[in-house]
Amino acid sequence: MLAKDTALGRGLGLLLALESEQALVRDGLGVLEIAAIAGRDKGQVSRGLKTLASLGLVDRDPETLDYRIGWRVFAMAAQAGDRRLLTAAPPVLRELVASLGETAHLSVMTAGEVLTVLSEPSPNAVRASGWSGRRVPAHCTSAGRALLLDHDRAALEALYPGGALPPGGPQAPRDVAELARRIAVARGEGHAPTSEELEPGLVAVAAPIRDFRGRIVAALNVSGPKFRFEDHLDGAGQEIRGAADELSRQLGWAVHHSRTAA
Amino acid sequence: MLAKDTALGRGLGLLLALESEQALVRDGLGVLEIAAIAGRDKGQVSRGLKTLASLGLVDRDPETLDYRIGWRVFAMAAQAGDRRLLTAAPPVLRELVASLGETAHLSVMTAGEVLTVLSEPSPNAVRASGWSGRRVPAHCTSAGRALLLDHDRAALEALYPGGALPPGGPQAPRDVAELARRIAVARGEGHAPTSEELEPGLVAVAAPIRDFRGRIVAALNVSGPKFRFEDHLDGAGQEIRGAADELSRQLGWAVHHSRTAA
DNA sequence: AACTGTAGTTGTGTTCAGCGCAACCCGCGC
DNA sequence: GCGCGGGTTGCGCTGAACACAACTACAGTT
Repeated sequence: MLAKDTALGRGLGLLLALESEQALVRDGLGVLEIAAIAGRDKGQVSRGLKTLASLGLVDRDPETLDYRIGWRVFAMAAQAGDRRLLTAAPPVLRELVASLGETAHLSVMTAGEVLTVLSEPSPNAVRASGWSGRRVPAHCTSAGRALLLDHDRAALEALYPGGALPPGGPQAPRDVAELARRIAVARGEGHAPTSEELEPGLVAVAAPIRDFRGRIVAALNVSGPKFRFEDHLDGAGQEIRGAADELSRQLGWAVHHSRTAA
Repeated sequence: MLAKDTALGRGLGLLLALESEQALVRDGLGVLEIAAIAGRDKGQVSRGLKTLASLGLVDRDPETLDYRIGWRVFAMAAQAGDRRLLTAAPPVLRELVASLGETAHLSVMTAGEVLTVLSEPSPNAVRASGWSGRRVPAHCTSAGRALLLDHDRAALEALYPGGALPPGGPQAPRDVAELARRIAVARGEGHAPTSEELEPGLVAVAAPIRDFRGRIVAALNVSGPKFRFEDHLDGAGQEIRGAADELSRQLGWAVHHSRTAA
């Protein structure tokens, strides 16, 4: 059971040593320190780290000879994360649909627009799907609001030069200032509701999904007709946020200080 | 040099197998598949994966018995690489994309290969993303050229023993001498353009990023289709170089005597 | 310059764990 | 039932990981 008594396990101990607190405070560890943490002979540690380095799992500062976790690990997580999200999301979407009775989507941000990548239609959907692959503007949709949750006023200005927003639905924000205000509210709540901002009669609520670095990589959102869904928007928001947090966890994001913005 | 003939290296091969294309398309691999990719006996693979799993480096789907990248990798990834660079780079990338209209990347050198760490897709990209986490050879890419900018002839010889280079695109350099010559030209210019060295129809240009010691730690590069981007390569090079210098400054490097090599 | 200490690499004989192979287990479908 | 693909376990044999020590490199100190 214990991984200690296999050469692989011992070798990986070196890698895990680089995850320790000491490695964090000075951004790298020397061979002797790693040997001490892993409880192994320095000679073997030197050899083992050479192997890890040759695979890119650790990087070495040629100046100080310190080792730290390599870029390759970062890349692995980044690549695996995308795929992981796509496989982990469908059951979550189904669960939301089952619980809320409205259509649920997974969206990402591409080129300033919100792209819906997955959608799970509700049983009582008026119109049958057609959402997947669709692009909608970010400023007047709940998913867009969630995806922009970490953008401050300056970042929004950069996104919409001149402060003017493209046209949207009846209740869409008219300028960047208004958009920033609504985003701030959503940030406080942890979820982003919209009502008739894209189309008349359409309401929705969304929550952001973060990757291992805390960056917002996608959003979960549920939309429905105003007459049926409006009254449950807030409760739905809580639930969607929980679901989004669960997906974030699966991507390696520790959802502890949920209220704190980046 | 080669990591293959150590137990640790072989065991890690299992982990890296989960990074292969096959693993990414369906987010998980069975024992036999991993064994095939790593070229090892399935029995040993079964045992090896068990220890990797006990350390959290791989996760197992109890249903399908498939292995996937584990939670621990995501946790480690959060502290991998240079965090200052990772936070400073995205806005710069976005700026480049906005100005040049082509896809921009941040790359580093790992284990002799160029690893794309971040990429910001252009609005008119044919295919969205997919680049992040990809590894390409150093000798026939603009990013590789930039990352090798400080390598003199001797250092290159050491990197490619025998003077032979791995195969590349149509215009790739054929031997170390040719590579050294192109690097020398790039050093003079301050940026490294390549045309159809990796793939036909693909052109790119890159510039190096230095840390506070002046060591090249990363490269900024922009790539696009030949028909659209070729004519602007030189102007783009100037701009990319400026952006890279700005990042270098943020890392503490005083960019005054630009022509001087380390 | 010699002395001392610290960090890291490399050499070596011994032993133990990883190796390939094969047998075995389990669920599935013809 | 039988065969089959996927996974685990048992077992002799051999080679690589082990501890220890010798060695290099470099930075202060007197």
